[in-house]
Amino acid sequence: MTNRDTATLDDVARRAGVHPGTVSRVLTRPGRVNEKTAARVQAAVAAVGYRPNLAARQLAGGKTSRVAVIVPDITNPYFAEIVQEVQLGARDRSEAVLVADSRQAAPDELSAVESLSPNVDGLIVCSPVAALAMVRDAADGKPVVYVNRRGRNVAAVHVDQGAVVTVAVAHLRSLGHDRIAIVRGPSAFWSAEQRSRLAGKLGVAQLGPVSPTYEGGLALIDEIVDGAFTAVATFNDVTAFGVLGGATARGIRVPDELSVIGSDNIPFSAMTNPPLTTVDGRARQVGRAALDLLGSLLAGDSPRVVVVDPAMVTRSSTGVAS
Amino acid sequence: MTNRDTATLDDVARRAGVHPGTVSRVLTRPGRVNEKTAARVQAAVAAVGYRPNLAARQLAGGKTSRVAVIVPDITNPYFAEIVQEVQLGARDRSEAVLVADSRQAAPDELSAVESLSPNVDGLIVCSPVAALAMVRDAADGKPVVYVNRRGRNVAAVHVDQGAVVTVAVAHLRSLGHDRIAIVRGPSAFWSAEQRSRLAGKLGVAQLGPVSPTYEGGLALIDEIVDGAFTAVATFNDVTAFGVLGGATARGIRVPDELSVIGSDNIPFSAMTNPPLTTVDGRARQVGRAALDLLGSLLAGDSPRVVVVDPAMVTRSSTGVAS
DNA sequence: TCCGACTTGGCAAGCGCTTGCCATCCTCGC
DNA sequence: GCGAGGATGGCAAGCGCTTGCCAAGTCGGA
Repeated sequence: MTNRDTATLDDVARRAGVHPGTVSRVLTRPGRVNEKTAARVQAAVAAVGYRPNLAARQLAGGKTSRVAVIVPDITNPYFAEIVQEVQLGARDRSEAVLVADSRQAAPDELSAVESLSPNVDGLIVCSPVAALAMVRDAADGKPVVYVNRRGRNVAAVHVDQGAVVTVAVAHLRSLGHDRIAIVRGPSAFWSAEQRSRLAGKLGVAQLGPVSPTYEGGLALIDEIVDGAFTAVATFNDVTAFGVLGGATARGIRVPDELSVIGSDNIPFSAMTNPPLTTVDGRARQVGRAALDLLGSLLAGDSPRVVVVDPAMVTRSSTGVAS
Repeated sequence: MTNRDTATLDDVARRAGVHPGTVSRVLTRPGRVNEKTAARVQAAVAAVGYRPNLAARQLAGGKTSRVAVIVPDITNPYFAEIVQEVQLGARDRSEAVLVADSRQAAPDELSAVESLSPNVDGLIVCSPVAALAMVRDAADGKPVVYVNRRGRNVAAVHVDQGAVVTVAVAHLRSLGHDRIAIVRGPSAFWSAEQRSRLAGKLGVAQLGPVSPTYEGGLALIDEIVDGAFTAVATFNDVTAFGVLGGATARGIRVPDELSVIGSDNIPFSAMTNPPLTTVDGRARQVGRAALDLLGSLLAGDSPRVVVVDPAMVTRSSTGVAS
């Protein structure tokens, strides 16, 4: 019922006729050991089915072979896809991933970072709302990559938020709309602020801010009607679903009377009625990039920021202006 | 840039004027140490901000303070909610959660269990498709609780699959439907088999099996039309979305001409057009129960199975038979 | 042929914690 | 007042691995 006895370094060493230290080197220092010896060791490893004990490895060397991902809401498929992608990538480097859901609360975010950081090699924190300096402190020296948030001298990967707005507005204008509104997200979100700034520059009306939920979108319909907008771009897909719901409730036909664009392109956005036109937030690409970036940080590179381009996904919730 | 020096047991011991072993006992063996001494130690712990080193703890004692959750698809909100709930509960016991996405493939499932098990105290595996015996072997002695799957002499928590069918069919019949079909899920799923069995008993027609995806549902519409069914209960909500989409494409009005019931009650099911009537799969309750069950296993209890009751959620995709 | 420089692998000291084993000390019951 | 037995806390042996240090071996050039 207890653990089947696991082979240790010593077992391998004995079998290969070398010192345990040598086995360790073969496994963690490519090139440090003579090729023939290494081969013999590898054979022994395979023969006894050796699997390193991570706890011992961490204790002795500090490496954990684990990364943490902090998300504001794992229930949101956008973040779920990021996690999934990170997990896939981590598997390839035989690392495990710890996840924590901060429920969008700064304190939870910080406590998650703080409690996880000692037990991982690095962290990926998505859409943080806590001050970056606090997150850094909580990480206690462990490398952190931020997703969809940037700051001075930190590693980050984010979607080009300006482009999200640009692309959506361009799409709408090409359809002949000129009464366009964009919906602001919570001002605690970096992405929301970025978009808002660009919307200002573009001279587009702004609604909200509202919480980025179905209810948030639902509540928007009055503002939309009052403002006589013919097109609206929401903060994310779920909010767009709310707008769609509100429109249906009011008997407003989409896209005939109102065009709506979401953001993120979660899988469900293709399943609504009508299917949602949206701006793809490239969750998988973002997730992958974040893991890669973390890897480079771990390898000693200095913080970098990678920007990924969003993409229009035209479906049926937008149409020519009436 | 490296770790801020962390207080160790020895620091605490020195400060409290006791032996490190004593500190360890205070922290892990309630009652084993004299109350006054314990208080002094606790004070020292607080004073130096001691945080146990999990790696050392695991190495010496075997406890990891970590649990693993294996899901077939984290992108599916049903599983995301389970994970979220497990994570919340784990946080309260100051445990961390490792997640792996098996992409519904038995080999991935097994390799996830195998690679994670040495580094966790126990595992929760959701909707496993691999043989239970193989999972048990891969777990290498670590306790496992299965979600939505049961087997002989294993701990499990699952929704009463029979009730899912019963409840859906009853709802439909009460609406006057008698041309009812239920959609079979992949036969690798225990839940699918259970439902199918009950559908047989109830004398309800069965469609499929189809993959539990949007496309799967979409493809079903022909069968539905051909069979002249007036109501259909799908394997899960996403499949129902597909049916809804197919109906829309064919100009079939829901619920006027066709009633559809989903299963799971993922948040998005309330956001469709029309909002989906569905059978709530109690994701949060299941997640919580799974963690509790794992806890009791860890405490030495023997495997138990907890069954949770599904619940009808009536929205607008079902209506009286035409 | 000899020497210096580089390779290679052994050695052992820990990493921070848990726990079995003991030596004390205290508490009762008689 | 005394001995038994429980309560308490010290002690030290590891858990399995990494890594700095060093000795021995290897090789090529002068």
